[in-house]
Amino acid sequence: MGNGKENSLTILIADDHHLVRQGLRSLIERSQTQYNISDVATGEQAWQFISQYQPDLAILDIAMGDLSGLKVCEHVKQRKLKTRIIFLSMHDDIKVIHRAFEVGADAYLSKSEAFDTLNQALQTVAAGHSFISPSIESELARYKAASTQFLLTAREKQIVSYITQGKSNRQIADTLCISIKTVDNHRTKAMRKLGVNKAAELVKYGLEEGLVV
Amino acid sequence: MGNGKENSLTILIADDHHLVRQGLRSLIERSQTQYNISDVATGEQAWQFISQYQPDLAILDIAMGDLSGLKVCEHVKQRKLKTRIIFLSMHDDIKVIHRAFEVGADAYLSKSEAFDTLNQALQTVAAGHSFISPSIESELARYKAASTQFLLTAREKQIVSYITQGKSNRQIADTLCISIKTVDNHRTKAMRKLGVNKAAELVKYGLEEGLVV
DNA sequence: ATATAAATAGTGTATTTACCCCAATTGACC
DNA sequence: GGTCAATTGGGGTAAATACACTATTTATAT
Repeated sequence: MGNGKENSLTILIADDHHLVRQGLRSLIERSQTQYNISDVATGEQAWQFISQYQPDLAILDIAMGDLSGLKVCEHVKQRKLKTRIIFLSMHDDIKVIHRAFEVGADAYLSKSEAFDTLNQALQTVAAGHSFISPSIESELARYKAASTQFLLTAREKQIVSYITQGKSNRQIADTLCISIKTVDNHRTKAMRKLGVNKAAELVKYGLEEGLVV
Repeated sequence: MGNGKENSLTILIADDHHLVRQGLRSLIERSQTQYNISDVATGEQAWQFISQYQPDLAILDIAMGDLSGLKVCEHVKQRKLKTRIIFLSMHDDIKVIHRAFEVGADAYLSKSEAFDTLNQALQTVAAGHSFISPSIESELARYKAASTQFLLTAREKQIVSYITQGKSNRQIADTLCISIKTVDNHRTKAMRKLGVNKAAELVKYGLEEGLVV
């Protein structure tokens, strides 16, 4: 750091591919905004740099061998550092994207995105907002919708677990000190989400998913 | 064979321990009944001897290295040879005993039994009846009772399998072309045998026992 | 021949499920 | 402050289940 541009935004680029780092740096330097850019090659280095200098932005690769960008992000957000995290990833696996936002990402970009998009992301995030590649956004939305539609809530899992253990609605209600109707509702909702209509299949799910402790 | 006692009962002794064969022969010769005794050391020899001469009785050891006494017995009974089989075994494992009678044994004696018992067994079996050591009999009875009490029948397993697959009584009845009440009966009996009172636990059993094809 | 067990199927009843609707509360996130 | 999801709980109903009895047929074993 410290190359004279004292008032400009500081950016860290972390990627284990030298060419990628060079390319990014070159592109970002070409933009009209003034940035003070640093780069590192590993997750470990990224974490050390961020915890020491707290740059305004950090562009992280997800797969970096040693310390995943996700872990770095998790650390940053847990310690409430001001650095905003932008993920730049090769894989557009929806689960990874979802995980990225779970650990507190501010932006997620595919490496296949145009530079314009990166530029836009940088400005959006620097302004305090979050950013998602338009191409990814719709997928994520679908995933989230699917999640709430098909994935069981904690309580539902608990109920299914009890059902798997062979307990009746009444027994579960007594155990949890809730109404039998509530148990019935959870049971029904769980079945709807899993697309089944019999406790037998909830048991299968419970056993297969290892819900029973 | 052929030692002059033409009208006496013929007995084959099969045991891979020389001392045991000698001891048995000596004991049997001492009894007041006239026997024509032969002996062999392996299961293979036993089978050849029996298929050739069809002795009245064969005293077989169960564990004989090559061809198990159980196999010899199975052959004899499958071919409906007249030879009656008496097992003489070291291990009183109830499952082995059960298996012995499954393959058609006429008697089962523990080697720890007194000679009197062997003598009694010989006469009983020679007379066309079956014989079990009193010490073993009660155990076998308990085992059989336990079997019919706790083990599912083929049909019950099938019903449990369908339940495990998430089918209702009605669906199972339709599939098997039987009354829904019959399915209900099998289901109820299976539950009673397994000591549970909910389909959920039948499903667990079904999955754990690999009943589902 | 005659017990025995399995499979079949019925009557009957109390309980439980599955599923529809709706509503209040809470905590999170914007 | 308002939306959203999760959790809670209630009304109601038709179907399914659990379970007790009995009974017939058939095959197997004694």
